[in-house]
Amino acid sequence: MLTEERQQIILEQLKIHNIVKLHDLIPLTGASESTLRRDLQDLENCHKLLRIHGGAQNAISLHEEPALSQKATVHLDEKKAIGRTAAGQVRNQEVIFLDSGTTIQFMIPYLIEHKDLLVITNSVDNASMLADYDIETFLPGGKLKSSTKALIGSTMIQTLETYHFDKAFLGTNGFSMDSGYTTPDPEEAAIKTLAMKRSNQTFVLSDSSKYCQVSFSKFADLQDATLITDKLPEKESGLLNKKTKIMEVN
Amino acid sequence: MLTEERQQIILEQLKIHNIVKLHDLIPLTGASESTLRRDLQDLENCHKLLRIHGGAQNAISLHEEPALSQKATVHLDEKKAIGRTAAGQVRNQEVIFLDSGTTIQFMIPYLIEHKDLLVITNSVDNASMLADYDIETFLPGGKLKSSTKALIGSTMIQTLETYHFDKAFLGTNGFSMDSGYTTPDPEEAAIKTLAMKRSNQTFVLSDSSKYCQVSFSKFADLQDATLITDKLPEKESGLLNKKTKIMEVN
DNA sequence: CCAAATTCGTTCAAATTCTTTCAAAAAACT
DNA sequence: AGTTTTTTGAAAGAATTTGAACGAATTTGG
Repeated sequence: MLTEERQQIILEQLKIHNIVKLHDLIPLTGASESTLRRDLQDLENCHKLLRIHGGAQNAISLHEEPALSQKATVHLDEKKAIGRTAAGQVRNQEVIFLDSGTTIQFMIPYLIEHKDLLVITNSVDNASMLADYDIETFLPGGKLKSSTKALIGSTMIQTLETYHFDKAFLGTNGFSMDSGYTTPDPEEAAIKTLAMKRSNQTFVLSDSSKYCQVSFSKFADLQDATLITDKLPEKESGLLNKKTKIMEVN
Repeated sequence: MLTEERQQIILEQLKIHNIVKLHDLIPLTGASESTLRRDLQDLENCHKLLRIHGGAQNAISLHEEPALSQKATVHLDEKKAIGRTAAGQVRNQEVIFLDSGTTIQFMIPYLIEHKDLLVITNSVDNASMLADYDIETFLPGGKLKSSTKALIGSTMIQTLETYHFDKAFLGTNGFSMDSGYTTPDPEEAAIKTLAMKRSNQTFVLSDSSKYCQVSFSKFADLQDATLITDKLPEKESGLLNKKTKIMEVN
């Protein structure tokens, strides 16, 4: 049995059961425990699944909400490093757009280094934090999306049309060679796209776990922005570099 | 059975029953008491549930008080009562304006009683809380004032000019016979005044400690709004009643 | 208020699972 | 055929999970 075949079987089982035990995979594939462990590890590196003690579970668990406090702390250091690097791109007296999302939020503490900044954001959470750091902030009007606490809708679109930013910093739910940058909500995607259009330069912040993830709405091609992320596997990094400019932190 | 499987079962049971007994989980999962205790502890650490004696309950019970900042707890019971009374004035399908301020915030938990509400607010904190309670919310654009996390400025004014509310609920820093309702920041005062103007009916929420307090900017006369407050001394109450309509709670 | 009954937290040993390492087998290349 | 590279399975020690036991804490019922 080929490697690809085995991994296909594993992913199929996951689609059906959401969780699969390593032991159950042995008779299904005829491979040894060691081999299957290696398969699970490979698949986890591509973020196709999540390893758990005794087996694996779907990477995008149907039951869980996107805000996982468990995982948020796992990627804490990466996000901090990404946030610091992103904030380092900002210059004094610039006007910048900050998207919603936790990764973006990690930029904020490092922004106080810069003087006379004006921040425009569509995120209520970011706004609150910016106020805590006493950074001049403007919110365009909009309808509040309760799940992400981001502002969306036609009012937001119309307002953004009249603005111009030096730099825009966006979050993403996934990025991949084929599909570019994607996010679940088309309304949020529209705002990201527009923010890019109204900005001289765009950065997308994403920890490497979002690599190979694809959501419903594409908001940009890889080459349209500079990706700021933590260390990707050597091979992947090489592939991506042909399509986009990457800043790898750490 | 894997750890994640058990924990999913627990969370599913919680979704259905809102409360689950440890004993009932034993036959459902086939795990021992010890293991299930550990699961409950893990899940509590992730804020997925709340442990109680004998089992666990849902972490986000909508009817429970969310986390409040420390200084807000000064007149806690009074503010709760004021918030409940104020929310009682609202009818289904109305469009209401919520001002910034902690007292106003106490209204929000009671608003879920009403269907098809649309809330407009200039407070980032309120917006965040409204999102938690899944209440449809709209934020007019504006400059963020860092000390109060309220939105102010000309954009806000222009936007409000185009709106119309069924009811407006305002906070105040002081109210007195002579000076009416007052607040420190003229910019915020201007927004309060405008919100009143654009609303069929206005309520000012204030605990009785604000009586006889006078701030810099007056935003309304006493007779322009209905005051919702806790018990005032008999004599004061009589005096005020000649100038304004009062709803005393408790 | 007290006593019995439950429930809770902690500790410990056994069982299972995980990681690492290494050599054999298979595949790919010259 | 011979050599290098990759894949595979096995083994050993580390790490994690599990169930049971026992005293402490809490709830219940008089």
